Amino acid sequence: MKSEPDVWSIEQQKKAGIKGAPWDGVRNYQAAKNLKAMRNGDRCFFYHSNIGKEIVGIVEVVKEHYLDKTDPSGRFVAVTVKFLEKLVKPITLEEIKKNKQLSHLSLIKQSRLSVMPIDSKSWKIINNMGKI
DNA sequence: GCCAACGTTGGC
DNA sequence: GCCAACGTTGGC
Repeated sequence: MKSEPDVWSIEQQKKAGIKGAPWDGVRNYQAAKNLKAMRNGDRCFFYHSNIGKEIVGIVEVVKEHYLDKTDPSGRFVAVTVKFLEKLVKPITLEEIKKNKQLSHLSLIKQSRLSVMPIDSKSWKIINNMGKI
């Protein structure tokens, strides 16, 4: 899940605590489809776009998709996620690009997509990178 | 600040 | 239903 940190950052997510906060404002059908596929307990990487351009932490879905209250059209959905942890070492887009095992990720192929799936193998690779 | 990629809108 | 024009995102 991608967010511009001057709009919504991992620090703000952390402050939102265990109740979490809505991930709203998504106005793209592909991203909305990905939101709808999320289930309670699913974990997501939190990526800072534009500023930092790095994965900074992990959040967990605590409420599955519902109508996005910030969307007047009623077409788009939000989910609620709670802060789980910050990566010891943020993983930059540059590092992800360098790793050939991660070259299939939407993060690289579809830079404009704000919510995207990740396979478990890639998840493990990045998770391990973030612990060093 | 620029621009590529891509999504949306609206005229036809 | 097509496509040109336009708007937005996000990396560089």
